[in-house]
Amino acid sequence: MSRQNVQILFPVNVPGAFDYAVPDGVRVDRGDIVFAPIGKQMKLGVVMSVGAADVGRELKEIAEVKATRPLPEPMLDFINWVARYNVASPGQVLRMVLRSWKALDPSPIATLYEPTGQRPSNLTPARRAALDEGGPFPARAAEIAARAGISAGVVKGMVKVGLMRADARPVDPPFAEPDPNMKGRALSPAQNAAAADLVAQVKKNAYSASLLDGVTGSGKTEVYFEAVAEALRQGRQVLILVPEIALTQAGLSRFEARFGAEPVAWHSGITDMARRRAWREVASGRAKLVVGARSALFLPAANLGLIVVDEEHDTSFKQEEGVIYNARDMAVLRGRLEDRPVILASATPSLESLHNARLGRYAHIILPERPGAITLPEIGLIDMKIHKPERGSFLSEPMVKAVAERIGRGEQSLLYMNRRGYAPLILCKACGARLKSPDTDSWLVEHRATGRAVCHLTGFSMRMPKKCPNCDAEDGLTSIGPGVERIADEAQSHFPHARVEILSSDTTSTPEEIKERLGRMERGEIDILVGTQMVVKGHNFPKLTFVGVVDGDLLMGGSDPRAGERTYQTLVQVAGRAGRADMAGEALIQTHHPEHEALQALVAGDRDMFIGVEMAMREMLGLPPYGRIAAVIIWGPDMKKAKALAVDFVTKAPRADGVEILGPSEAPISRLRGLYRYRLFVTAEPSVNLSKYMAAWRAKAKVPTKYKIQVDIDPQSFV
DNA sequence: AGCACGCCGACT
DNA sequence: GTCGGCGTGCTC
Repeated sequence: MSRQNVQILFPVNVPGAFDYAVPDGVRVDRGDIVFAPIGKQMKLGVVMSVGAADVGRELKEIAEVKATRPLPEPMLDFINWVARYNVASPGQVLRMVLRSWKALDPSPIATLYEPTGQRPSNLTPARRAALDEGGPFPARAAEIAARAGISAGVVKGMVKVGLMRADARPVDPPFAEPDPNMKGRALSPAQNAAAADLVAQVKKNAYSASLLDGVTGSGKTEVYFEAVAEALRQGRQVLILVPEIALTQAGLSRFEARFGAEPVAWHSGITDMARRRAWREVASGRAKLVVGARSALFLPAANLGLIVVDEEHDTSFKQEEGVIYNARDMAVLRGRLEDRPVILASATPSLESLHNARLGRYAHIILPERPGAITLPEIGLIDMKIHKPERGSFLSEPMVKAVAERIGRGEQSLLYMNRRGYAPLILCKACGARLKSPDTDSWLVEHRATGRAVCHLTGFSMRMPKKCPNCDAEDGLTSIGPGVERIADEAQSHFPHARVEILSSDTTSTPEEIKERLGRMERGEIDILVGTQMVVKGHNFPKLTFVGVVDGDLLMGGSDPRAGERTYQTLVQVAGRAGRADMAGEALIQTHHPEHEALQALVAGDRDMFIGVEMAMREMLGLPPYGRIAAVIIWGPDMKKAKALAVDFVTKAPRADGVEILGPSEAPISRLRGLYRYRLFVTAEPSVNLSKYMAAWRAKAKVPTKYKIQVDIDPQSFV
């Protein structure tokens, strides 16, 4: 009998699994977690398959099989699928799964002490301090000692005389069990019907996807809680993905209110200890209710019953680093592989999900709005043909008036302008020439902050010329049209004392800066925020009551096909945040085409009409959900070399029908952690397997160390 | 992801 | 002469 071989996947960026021999008398199964020698080190890996054919060469032996539960079968499939779909190596995906591998060892044991309740009158001062100030109990001897200002020896000594009880217990205790049978809020008949639908899906215990579609205040959460309760009743685990910002204490308390126990929270910021405990308890099947950010999707739950993605349209489900994936889409994939139901919930569903619902891939469960529920802020259009601002200005009189009102009341305004830079066009007054990119037809955008003229399509940039390159006229070059920089200047000139800030990828190049600026907005330290789509992050701006869309014409057919959808979601979200009784939100949209149906739909608050117009636009342009898009990001420490690598990469593109390549151009966050970034877009017809195409393409590229070529399937940002 | 190998600059 | 910088390549 030939010896058994196994394929082991390591959490390392290599193309696939490695072959190993199994020592005699050792039993190994698919999913087992093992230690095996790789190179000069010993690494943790996962057995992906067992008993493969003889590879015809001497193999190393695995060193140890961990006595923990193997990774569940669907999880192994999930790792491979996620890798293939997102053009990553399975090892990189496994790394996300095994992020807390220390949890594989049993919980460390600690001796904890607590008072027995005895309290003789002749206590020594140290012992009295231990009892009175040493709490909360039970605690480690050292902790009690520190709190009471005594030595740990005193605490241990108290055990012998019966004043304290010592108890050895695991450091990571199990989580409290949620109780599915607690009374929830009373549901309306419509909510009850929706809940019954979802509960039925859970009872089937098989894959299904449901889009739960209901405006803020329609009781979406209460409705899906019923499905969660049903899964819990079956003794299964429930995974609820929420946007990062919802993972606050307040965000978690609604779960506690309904299920009587705080859920297991999982996000990138938790401590190592909490992470280890959560991972172990989830992997064992003991932790039943998990609420987490996108990375929670990679927890290897032993007995999953239901996945919920709340606020499914939220852009924070998109992971933009390392393995680039969209947790919303991967949640549906995992549901399919686990053969369990998935619920996507939102007040403003993504067009992708609505499309899937229309095609019947998702059940569409619509919650009617309750009277008085907040849908949209009051939206008005400003006809720019009537309210024409002065030459070189872009804020109309009604817009300025609306901002002035907010400033007077100490409230905040957001001016939404989805264009970077100062001006999108540089024109010579003398000869009419437009500054263009050398090898494309696109205009150069003036960036006053850096003093350069930049092509957003190809990444070409030059110093702002002093005279016209065409006719040599001095002072002939004029800036035409607005960008965020110019709008901010104009707003500042109207309101010299207002605190005006810009939020765009040019002014804020690091995520820390973005967070910092949004934080100041949240704290009310900014009066007028001028921003591109970056502001649409579901932040809570309690004093924001006015949104001015500077160029409503850009919503239709601009450079970013998601602009319309984002604007819509922004307006709804702003309404949700500013929807307190004393602070009704208002939005004004400047446009030259007030008759345009997308704008009319917005004003009428007619979501279906708006969606219809957006869908038609996407279909015409072959964009998602009617076509496929990938972005490629090329990074490196040297700007010229990164660009050269990008250009060279384009030449290596495999020939294929129905695929189009655009770029490369400078990426929106063109410098990140000292690295230069270039980006190109690939669009494809729906019949093209874009993941496969991109994988084949990238395999042809030779990437120098310190340089990276990253594929982003279905990118979210285009600007 | 690590780790070793190897090929060039400033030190005991 | 060597110590050590990091660029390149490999791990069943």
